[in-house]
Amino acid sequence: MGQQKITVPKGTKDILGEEVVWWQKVEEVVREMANLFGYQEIRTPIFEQTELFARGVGEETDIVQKEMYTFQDKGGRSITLRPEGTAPVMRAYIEHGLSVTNPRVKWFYLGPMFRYERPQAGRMRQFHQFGFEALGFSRPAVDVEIILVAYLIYQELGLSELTLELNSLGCEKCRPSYLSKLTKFLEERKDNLCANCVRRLEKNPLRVLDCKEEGCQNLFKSPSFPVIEEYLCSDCRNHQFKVEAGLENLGISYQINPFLVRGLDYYTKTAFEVKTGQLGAQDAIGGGGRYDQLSAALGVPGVAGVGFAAGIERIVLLLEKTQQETRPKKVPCLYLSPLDEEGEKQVLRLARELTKWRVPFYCDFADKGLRYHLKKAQKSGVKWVLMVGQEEIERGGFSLKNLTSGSQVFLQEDELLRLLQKEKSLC
RNA sequence: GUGGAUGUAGCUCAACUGGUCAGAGCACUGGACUGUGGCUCCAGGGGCUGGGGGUUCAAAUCCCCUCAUCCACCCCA
Repeated sequence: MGQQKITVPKGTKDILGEEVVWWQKVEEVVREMANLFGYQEIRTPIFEQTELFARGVGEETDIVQKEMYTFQDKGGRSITLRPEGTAPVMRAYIEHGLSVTNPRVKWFYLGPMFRYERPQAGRMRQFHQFGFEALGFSRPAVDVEIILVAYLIYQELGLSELTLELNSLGCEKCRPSYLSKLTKFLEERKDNLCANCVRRLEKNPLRVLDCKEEGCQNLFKSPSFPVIEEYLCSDCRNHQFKVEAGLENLGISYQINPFLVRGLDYYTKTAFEVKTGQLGAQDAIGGGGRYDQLSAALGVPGVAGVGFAAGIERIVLLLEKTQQETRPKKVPCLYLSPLDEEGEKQVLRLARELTKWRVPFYCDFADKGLRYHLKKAQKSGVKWVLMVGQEEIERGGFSLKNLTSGSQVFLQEDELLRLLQKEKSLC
């Protein structure tokens, strides 16, 4: 009986090689934008008490009903691997007393999330999100800022042909009356709804709006179908108007989608999603909105909040699909080729000097001849190769070859370091 | 969780209706070329054909189960 091959768990993957360079690029852009807008990083635990998500995300959501990685730890506590980032951020805000000491904060995060789902391209059980959250702000200008940050990140990554869909989900004052109108309308036409929607109607009628079945879609087109926009209270209507005006002011185009509802219960007022046409069924590459009711669900009413999160896997898929030619490369400036044991000593000593000058290099300690080293260096795309063997040691210096021009010089260490110092910006 | 498609070398793919030791390209290793790269030529390593069971004289090929991947539903990032 042969040993079974050990592979990654279902729905997870290793990120390596050329792909990891894209990940680094995304993370770099995210951190840069956070820095420019003054959002501080927050790192919350990978797992939380199950109760946080049950109450924060909403008992009726798919996430809580069937997608959570929940287990008992050895102390009998119910623990859940975080399925999303907003509830933990709000938990941290409350836990650290910020509502009293520093009620308005802007945070961003970056890291793995976990949902137990059937894997598919762009849908992993361990997936990664970055997110931006502004807590304690109720002005619509902050909704606009959050969308602007998302917009600029996608732009910086060179992603175009994205659509921004926008809706308002109302608030605790106006949503109930809309819900009863919607429920009434749907109840009266129950026969035309698909089986799924009949079930949704009982549990969470708002989700019916998300249905793509033809029969349900036809209902939505009916002139008497209640559209949420018409039921918003003046506060929500006003808020939505200002968000739209703010986006127009920035030249960010959007589409109002009255059927956009989000899968998490905590959203109020603004909800948005960023979609692409190039990823098949998993077309949402980012989304967010306002969640003024989340803090109340966690026991501290009255903390406003707005944020967005984006999936790094999906962004990388898009980048690989559309940006092949601009894929960032990681090539060192200098390739160090020791040709014998003495050469290795010299190379290691030189490596320490090179770090002082901040010259990026790669040491290849393969026990091979010069031909091998040059071939490898050539393949790596590096410009400069430094050769150190008996010949160089006897003459007390280094042979430096330029692989693009083919020319080669013999240099003393101080000359070498000075040259590389100048050259490193060109590598 | 439901439905469909696909699993052959590290990668991309061959192997007529079941029929001699499962092949090629790329990649890798060694050599031609002992300290000077890209090219060329030669040689080599690699596979329980995803796993298990069955049918058959004979299975990569047919049947069943299982696992994995992909696609769709669902849901979202």
